[in-house]
Amino acid sequence: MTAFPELPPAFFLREVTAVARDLLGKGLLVTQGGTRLLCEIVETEAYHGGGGDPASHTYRGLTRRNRSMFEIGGTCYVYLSYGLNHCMNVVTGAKGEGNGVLIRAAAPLEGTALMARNRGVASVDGTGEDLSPKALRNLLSGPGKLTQALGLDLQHDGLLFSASSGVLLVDLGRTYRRSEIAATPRIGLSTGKDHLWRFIVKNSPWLSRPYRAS
DNA sequence: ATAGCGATGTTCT
DNA sequence: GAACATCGCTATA
Repeated sequence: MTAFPELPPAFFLREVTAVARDLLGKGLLVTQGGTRLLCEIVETEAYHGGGGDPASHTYRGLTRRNRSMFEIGGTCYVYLSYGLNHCMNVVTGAKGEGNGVLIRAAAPLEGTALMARNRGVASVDGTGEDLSPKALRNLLSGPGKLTQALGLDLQHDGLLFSASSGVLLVDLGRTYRRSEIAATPRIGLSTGKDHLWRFIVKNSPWLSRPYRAS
């Protein structure tokens, strides 16, 4: 039970790809019913506002769903994907810009038993220690899995990342070198695939799909 | 390993 | 009516 420093507001008020890259190695901390769920972000995607990114939810302007993505940097944008799975973004930049960083995968650090329970997997001993490596890798290895494991849904849409909101981004004191990070095309898009706006920790076992050097 | 498919809310044509 | 920032199951190799 360690206390980690919260990322300062200025962290989010930068260019969206810089924030996406710098979120690698940072901690996402959710408090659910008094239990800490902590994970280390290892995979992100940047989505630009300003009309230059056809794959971005904000490309065609304000709608009911994307409202919070136009809020100020440091806001949490959660939406329902394919009518079934929730996905979470970290909004960046000034209010009205419409930039977001999709959190695609993370490494479990604390509260794995509850994460597994949230994912519909049983931890018999209640500590999560008995979960197989395969089961652990299946907790947070995708944007929809991650929100489910952390108990994030539309209730969290529009909140500011902060200690008081129960959803928090923290500095784990972990920094990756340039050579340990790769930029790749974003996943699951039919448009905007020409940009290298997906950022991953190359050798991480916790990615939504393993990295293969080209 | 890879491919196909069903589930289903929001947004767009 | 169709596409979509996904997931998990089933079938085929």
